[in-house]
Amino acid sequence: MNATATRLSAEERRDAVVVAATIEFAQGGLAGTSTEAIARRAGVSQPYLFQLFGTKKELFIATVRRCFERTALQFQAAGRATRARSDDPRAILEAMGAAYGDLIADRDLLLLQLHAYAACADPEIREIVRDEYGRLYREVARLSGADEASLEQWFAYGMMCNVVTMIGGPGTQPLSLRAMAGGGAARS
Amino acid sequence: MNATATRLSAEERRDAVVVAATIEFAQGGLAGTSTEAIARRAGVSQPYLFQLFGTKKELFIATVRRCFERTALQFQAAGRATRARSDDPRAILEAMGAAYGDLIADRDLLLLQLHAYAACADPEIREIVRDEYGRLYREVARLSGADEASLEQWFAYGMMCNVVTMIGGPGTQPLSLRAMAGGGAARS
DNA sequence: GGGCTTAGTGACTGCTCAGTTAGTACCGGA
DNA sequence: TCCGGTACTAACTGAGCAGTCACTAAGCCC
Repeated sequence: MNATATRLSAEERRDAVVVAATIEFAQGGLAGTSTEAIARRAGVSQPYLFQLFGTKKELFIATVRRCFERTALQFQAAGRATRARSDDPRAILEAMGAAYGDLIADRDLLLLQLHAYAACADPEIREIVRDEYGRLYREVARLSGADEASLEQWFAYGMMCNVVTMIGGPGTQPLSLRAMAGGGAARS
Repeated sequence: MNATATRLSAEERRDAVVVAATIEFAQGGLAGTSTEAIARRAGVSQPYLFQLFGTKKELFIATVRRCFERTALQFQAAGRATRARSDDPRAILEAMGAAYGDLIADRDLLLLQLHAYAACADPEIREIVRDEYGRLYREVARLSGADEASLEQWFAYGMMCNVVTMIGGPGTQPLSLRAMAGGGAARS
């Protein structure tokens, strides 16, 4: 809020803005969030936001990208840690499932992801999301060494966890996230 | 467009507006859609929309409800048709999975669903969505007679189909929706 | 310390949009 | 045929918001 409390490099400032944008976009999505709210939270002026990102949509895209990136990093950490002990794809997937559970305990990250999917009516955003999702899929495949059927099931559970965690509460059974990869990789 | 081409009962008009709203909300979600666009598509004046629904959010909720209702009807039809031939939960889930594939070929329905989940940052909407989702779950359980593990897996695949169908295209493997219930109900 | 670069802002513009007001057209019944 | 209610609209308001412009100020190198 206070003017020029600290003077950062443009890159650092961009990061700070994206962090703020994650919180704000999580609430309202692309259309439902004002750049002013993001700027206020980031502690910069609203015009400067446009200097840093050009358009609101570009900022949204940068924010979504960071969301996927954080997820990939979390998976890498969990994957590598488990791999040191075991090469069993099941064990690795299970560990990454647990890591994902921790990740989406952060409601903002979860909501932003849901907003990203919903925003896929826009072709430009769809392309980004497809891209990032594909990259994440390949990363999980590489880290775990699991076969395609297992991966598919694992991602499917992840998607359900997203929704159930979000709508959550009583009425929907509390679905253990830890069981994500536990539910059998084999088909029948 | 033409004024008062046909004079409908308020109930009929509400239905017509919800149909139009499905298309418009699918594109932009709650915040990203103007009531004017919906009114124009429905062929009524924008103020009349407010007389019929009170607020934009109420209209959104009505639209989401109809989306879930359509899904339930589709499931009922598929479930009953299969049940006439077989009581095997697997066969019934498979038939309903195919029916769901047909349903989300309608991009608007799919997008609206995604927007509904994303809009769950709003407690009022979250409650509606949780409610409708729970009702759908119980309906599928009742119709199929499947055990909880199978149902969970079936819904998980459905959620993944939502996302993959939406972001679709090259890069993500084209995932057969027909296989939704085919992927084994048993754990391991 | 002078001149160039880069971070950052205040004030504004033009537009969009949710919601309101005050009414008009139409219909079914007595 | 007048009447009361219901469907429906034109015109408007007030607020919010994306994006712009003209500007200030803080390093940085010579």
